[in-house]
Amino acid sequence: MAQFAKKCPECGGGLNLLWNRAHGEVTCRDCGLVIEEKMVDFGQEWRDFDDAPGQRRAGAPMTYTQYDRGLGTEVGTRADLSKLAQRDRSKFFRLRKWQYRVSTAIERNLKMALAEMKRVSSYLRLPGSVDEEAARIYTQAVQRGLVRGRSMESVVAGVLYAACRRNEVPRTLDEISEASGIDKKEIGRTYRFITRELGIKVLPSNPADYIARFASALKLTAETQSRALRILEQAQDAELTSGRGPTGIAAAALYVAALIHAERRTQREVADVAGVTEVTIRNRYKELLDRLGLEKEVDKARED
DNA sequence: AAGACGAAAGTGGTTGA
DNA sequence: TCAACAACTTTCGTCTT
Repeated sequence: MAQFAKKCPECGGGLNLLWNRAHGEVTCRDCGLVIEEKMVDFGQEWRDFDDAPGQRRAGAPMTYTQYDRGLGTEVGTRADLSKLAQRDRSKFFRLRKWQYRVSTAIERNLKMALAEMKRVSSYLRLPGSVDEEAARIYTQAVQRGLVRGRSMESVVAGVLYAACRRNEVPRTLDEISEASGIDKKEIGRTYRFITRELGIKVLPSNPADYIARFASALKLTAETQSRALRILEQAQDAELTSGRGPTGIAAAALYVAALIHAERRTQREVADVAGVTEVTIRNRYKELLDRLGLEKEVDKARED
């Protein structure tokens, strides 16, 4: 387990830090503040190659975040042309020229796109695993010609959105939109298009994945945060979550938990952080109270 | 005066004929 | 391809703290 020499800047709590590797977050156990969202990955250095679990890759680490993956191909230039028939020769030249055009176009695009991706991803402080995955998906998209007719930036944004969700570090469309400057709807459209065309499966995101970040933004204590998580579990069991927007549910759970723990936040505050409206919070909130029998606790907490 | 509540109408996406 | 549909938003008037 990693040790942190830091103290929590918010509550001054000692080394009581919770390291959530999967989410790339370091959270203070005392106050729930997210200290560091982008972490060095101390885990296994050699990741499984693509979708072949168990098979470790060998040789130099190949990374998709460099535009040519550190490899690069070209049609040979040193073949002994004198031995080729004229026909084969011209074929050779045509191939080389064609390959050159295509690969330089793709590589130029990739180079730009990966730079943009880096910019957005560091703005959002995304963990490196997301960068990798996003770069991989983008590479596939360019090779399949899916970027044509769409702005490079919107595809980058859509791909990042997908990569975040696949790594269980979901960001809202609003957040990606703010970081990339691309319209929310546009991101959603390209996101759906790309995942459909590439056959990438993205599971519906789990409301719990949002709790740490929202709670931190609202400066809620760790107790409230874990209470929200418990409420969330109950909600799942009561089938209150399917078909609903995960951010709305997470927001409502936090809102209730905050009420119970006398850390009241207004619906507007929570709504802004979660990127939903007050109305949605109210609806989810009402369902939670009705179906989970939380009224007593909330009423009790009100008497202060 | 601010926050919470709920009704009503509008939006964009999904689904199923 | 179109219409029905569910979730969510916007807007607004009314109650509560």
